[in-house]
Amino acid sequence: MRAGTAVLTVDAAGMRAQNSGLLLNMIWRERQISRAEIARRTELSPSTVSAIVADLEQAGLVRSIGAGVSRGGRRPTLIGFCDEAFSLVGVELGASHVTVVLTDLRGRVRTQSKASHAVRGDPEGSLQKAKELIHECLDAERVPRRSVVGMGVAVPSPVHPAAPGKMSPLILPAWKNVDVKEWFETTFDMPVFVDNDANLGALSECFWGAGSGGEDLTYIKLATGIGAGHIIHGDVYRGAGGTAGEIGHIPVDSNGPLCVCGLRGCLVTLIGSTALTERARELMGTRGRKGPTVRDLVEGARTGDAAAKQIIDGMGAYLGIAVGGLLNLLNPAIVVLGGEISSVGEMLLDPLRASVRQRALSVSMAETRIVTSVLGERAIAVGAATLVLQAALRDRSLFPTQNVVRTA
Amino acid sequence: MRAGTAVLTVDAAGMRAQNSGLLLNMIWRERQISRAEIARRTELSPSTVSAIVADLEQAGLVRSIGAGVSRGGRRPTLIGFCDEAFSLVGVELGASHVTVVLTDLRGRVRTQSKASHAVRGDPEGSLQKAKELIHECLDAERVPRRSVVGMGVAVPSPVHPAAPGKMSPLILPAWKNVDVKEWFETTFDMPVFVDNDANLGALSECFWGAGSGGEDLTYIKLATGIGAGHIIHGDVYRGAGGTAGEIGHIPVDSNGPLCVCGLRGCLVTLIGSTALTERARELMGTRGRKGPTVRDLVEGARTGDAAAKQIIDGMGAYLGIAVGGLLNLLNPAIVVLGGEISSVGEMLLDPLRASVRQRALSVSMAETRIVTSVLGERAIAVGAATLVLQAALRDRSLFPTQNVVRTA
DNA sequence: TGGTATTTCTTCGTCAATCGAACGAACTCG
DNA sequence: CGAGTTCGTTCGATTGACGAAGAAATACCA
Repeated sequence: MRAGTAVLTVDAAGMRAQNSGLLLNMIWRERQISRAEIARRTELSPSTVSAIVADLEQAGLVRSIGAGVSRGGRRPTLIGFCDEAFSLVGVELGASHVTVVLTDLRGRVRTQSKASHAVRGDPEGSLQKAKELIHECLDAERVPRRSVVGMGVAVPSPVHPAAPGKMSPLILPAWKNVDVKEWFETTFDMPVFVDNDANLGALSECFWGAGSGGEDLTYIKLATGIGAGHIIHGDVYRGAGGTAGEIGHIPVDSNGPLCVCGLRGCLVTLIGSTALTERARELMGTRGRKGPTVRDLVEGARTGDAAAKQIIDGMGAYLGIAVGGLLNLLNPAIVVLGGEISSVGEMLLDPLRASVRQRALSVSMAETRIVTSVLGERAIAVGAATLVLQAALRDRSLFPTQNVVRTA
Repeated sequence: MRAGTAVLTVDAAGMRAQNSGLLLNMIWRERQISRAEIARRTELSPSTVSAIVADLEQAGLVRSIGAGVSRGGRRPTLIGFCDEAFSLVGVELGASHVTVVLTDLRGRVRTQSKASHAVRGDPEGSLQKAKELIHECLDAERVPRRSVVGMGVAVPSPVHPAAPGKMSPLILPAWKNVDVKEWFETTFDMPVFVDNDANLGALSECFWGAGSGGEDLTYIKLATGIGAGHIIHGDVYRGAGGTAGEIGHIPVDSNGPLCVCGLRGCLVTLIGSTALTERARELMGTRGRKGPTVRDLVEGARTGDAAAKQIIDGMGAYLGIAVGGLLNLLNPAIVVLGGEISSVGEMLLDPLRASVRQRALSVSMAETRIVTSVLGERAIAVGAATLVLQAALRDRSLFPTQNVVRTA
């Protein structure tokens, strides 16, 4: 019944909020733009644009950055975004590690710290570890609390839109009684946004990676678990119960091994890190007493090891089944592969594309680019920070006030 | 890079447009509501609400419908939507037929007309046929041109968001040189909206069927072709190239028959109408010289025919593979099955649900309702009309002005 | 070199839409 | 029947965008 309309009414103040948010976005996107150009593009009157820019300048969000080239008259004053006026905190709670990054408003990492930790079974310890790492980051750069906009947290669990702090009891049973959002909010007293790790990888790619342009995009995280995140109309899409993109348990081989989830031949049992290293041990032999790692596999593939190549070919074939379904069902503009193994690049993309071609309509294929991530291992933590940025660029009031940091 | 923000600036007039659109939506949705109640819910001041309602009344879109119950003081005046103030035209260009409906603003069909026609290979003839049927409908109710808001057209082809009038050259090669949107616009001189048939089935279900409430929903059309449409955040989701939901060619049986698309074991070759009747001929024998139809199959299933039941069981099993993938990838709140065969209801849903359970995480399953359509064969044509309604409820200016029809 | 046209940006008065307070009307409850 | 409540309207105040006019800066041209 809902007709999908904005649910917010507007008064004079709301009008200003909307217009100024729009300007802020435009300045952020364009990096440098004159008032006159803004007025032309937005169809706002020059006087209004000036007034709003003055507001934003007052708030320390934008600043003049010199004159541009003349178009036959007075030279325009270029306005730029203050990329470093505020900081963002991104936290990644991985399966076995905690990563924290401190970024500026352009996604550049100022500091990062990382620690191994068994996150799965130890909520209290993980949160304490995260707290330490965050303090480490903030102290390292002497970042005043005032200049931090908020905190994004990536968790290795689907997140229900209605209860964003709660983990899935099936995937992280030990976290049953923890509310992650609440914990960070009370511990650090700032806005906190929580989302699934693959969803934030997708957001990261959309803002800083392959997706520049805001197109619909799907990110696939290839690691211990296999998960996907969708960006639709510039936003993370979570589905009705928050489990959109949980592709790890799509069955792709009816004769495959039994999975913990009860099904047979799940994607994760065939191309998850554990399966890959297992298979590598069979084909490549043990490396030291611990057996080959994913890194060894990548190395092997680079140096032309036939066994490594074979394993990655097989991975591409299986993954293609899931990606083929994805193209037919969702038809995204871009599919990005992330996770350590994706660094082999074409070596994985070739068999993947071949497999997809056998399963997707050529029409969907033609419209979709399939690529590997260029953002590296920090992608997800940065995506968490980006979630805060995205929210703040929409709602100016999230930026702390009275901040007169004149950096950059 | 785009942060997914509204791209429209607001001035005083825009403010009014937005607020009055919001009010119009609320009145449409609630069917009857007092000014005071609107003011409470929207947080608009009572004076503003009164002013806007007066506007809408002037335009003939809403009207007073008597007094409501008192809450301890003066009784409120209930405002209602003028469901029959305007008409909508919905056109369905099916694979082998053309259907036209004329509806009111509540999705009720005033007139309909239908004709068999080989749409695939004959664009000119099909369009002419549609034109005749539309005139028939308009004349039957003596509907003045003035009171028609616009026209929605459902086509059996993916529709590219950037060129909504163009058919896919792979699916409807004969329509290569036709622009459907343009043709209807010039022929009838009114706003025209074109979309894929399954997408409009989904919209229909979202507005008038299982989806009342605006949740994310996927509709699956089971007919000669197999297609799906997604509603996301209340809107049809088309994907990057307009082929989202083209699930007919998902391979579900690697040993299945070769499909025209070049792949093997496509869903459509196994559970499309042709495959079903083929199989019915094998198992149930010929009925007359033409062999059994889908209708015969439905009949058979109802009367307990074992062969019919077997065919439908198999259909559910195959469909479950695709639906399982859908739940894992998109996690919609509701999946609706449409098309003639869906009228067997639980008989199809039971094996489908069983098949899905073997392929989807229990979490996704738990959040998703799988049901059959209750809208019948007009669902898609009504969905086409609904596309116009949806647009007009968002943008009041689409409603023709100076219309003073005082019906209902 | 100087004048004119152009572009940029600001100033200031006007306009439109919302808000809030005050008021009359209509109703419930005791 | 009167006190208290709710509904809807009226009217002046406020706010934010607009438009016209003007000042500053620059290109272009004679």
